[in-house]
Amino acid sequence: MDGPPEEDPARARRGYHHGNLREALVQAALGLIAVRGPHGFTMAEAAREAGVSAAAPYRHFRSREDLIAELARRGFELFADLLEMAWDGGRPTPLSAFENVGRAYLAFARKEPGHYVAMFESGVPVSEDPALRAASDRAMGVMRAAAEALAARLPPERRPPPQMMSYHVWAMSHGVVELFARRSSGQAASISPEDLLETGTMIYLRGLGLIPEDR
Amino acid sequence: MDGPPEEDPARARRGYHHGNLREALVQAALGLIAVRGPHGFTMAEAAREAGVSAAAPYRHFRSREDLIAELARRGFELFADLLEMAWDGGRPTPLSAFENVGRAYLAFARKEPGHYVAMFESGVPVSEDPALRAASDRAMGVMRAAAEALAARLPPERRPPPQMMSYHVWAMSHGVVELFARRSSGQAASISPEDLLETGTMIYLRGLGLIPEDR
DNA sequence: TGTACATCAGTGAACGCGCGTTCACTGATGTAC
DNA sequence: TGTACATCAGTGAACGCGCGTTCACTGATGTAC
Repeated sequence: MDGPPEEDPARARRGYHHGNLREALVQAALGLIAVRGPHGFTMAEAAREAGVSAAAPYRHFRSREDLIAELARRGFELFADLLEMAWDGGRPTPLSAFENVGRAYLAFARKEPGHYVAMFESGVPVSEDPALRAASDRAMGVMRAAAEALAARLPPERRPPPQMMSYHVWAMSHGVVELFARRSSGQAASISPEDLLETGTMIYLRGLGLIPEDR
Repeated sequence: MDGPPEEDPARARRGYHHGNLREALVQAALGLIAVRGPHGFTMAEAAREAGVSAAAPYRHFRSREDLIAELARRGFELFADLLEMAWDGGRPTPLSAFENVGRAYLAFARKEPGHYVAMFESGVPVSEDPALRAASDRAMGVMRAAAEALAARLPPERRPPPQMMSYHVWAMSHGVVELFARRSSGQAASISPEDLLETGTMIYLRGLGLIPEDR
């Protein structure tokens, strides 16, 4: 993922000064939050993982909340980038691009559980931090734009509100992530989360009249 | 601070013995967990709310985990009851009964946030406690049976796996709850969670061929 | 009905723990001249 | 190039806190005779 400057980038330590502590703390926090949930992360443990005293993090973050907000902000930025790439302006076709967005959503949740949890489960007040809010809006904007492009292919009288469409797909994606893509959360479904989301999205789009009956 | 001991039933206190401490602890825990999230609940605070010493809860629950598992178990029982009532054997029609199940799902999440959180967000290991697992299976069984009855109305060659159907609807419902039915979780959507879930479900069912194109 | 006694469901004090955060400090680094 | 000094990014000790849980205890309740 990130290129290693020396060996383990998060723990690289060159004498008294860490050199890259802010980044190391972010990485440690992502790992902890992914494994232990939003409340299972502590400043003390992140500092320990970075090989630094418990007081050191406060040179880089005002508080625990502040660090979590940073994770969420980065998460939304990365998320928006990935969704944008997947959508790719609706190429080759809006329909296939839309499916790519769905896949990207799930892939992000799986590959970046720390970010995902910080964004959607940590209870961080997204609307209060302007940078956080902007990043979040951008990500949601991609989904909305995709829904708009798809809706535009329908005759006006059968065209659903794009915002609603994007919420539907978002809800289904989030539900699949939370219920089926976490470590053994009860049911080890007989169908993979990826297939579940793909089939669900297809059926939904067919219900809108965007996919012909056969196939 | 705390109200008078003789009114609120959960806090009813008649001298040395509480009389109904187990129940009072459950109620206090439900309230705390609903307001503060799965980790924002402590035995100490539940005991305080019940007007009892911090050690008293251990006469009724082996541990904090044990209390949370109890909340989840009760939650699944109640949930299953409500879903069963809503489904009502598929009356008057499987389609309308199915819609009732969706509504009941959301209504449960809204009216019983403490139970809902204990069931789906607390990380309680459902599969390890037999009673918990049984209750969970019963609730999921209702959704599956409903999906089966609906699927049976389709010609065999267009009939989807009922398990998959129920997962799709479950995922959408859970997503709507988590993203839109919590306290101001970012977007104050322009459409109510109830409408969002209802329209989403309808479009999905139409995609399966269970609802005619018009309407 | 009264009494002895077992059992139940509380108490209060204590334990060990880890946390978030602050503070005065100090070693390392960068810059001006 | 060398030196003085400001600034930066760490340290270590300490704070106050609340938690989960245990333990010996005790007041209240229920039961046998």
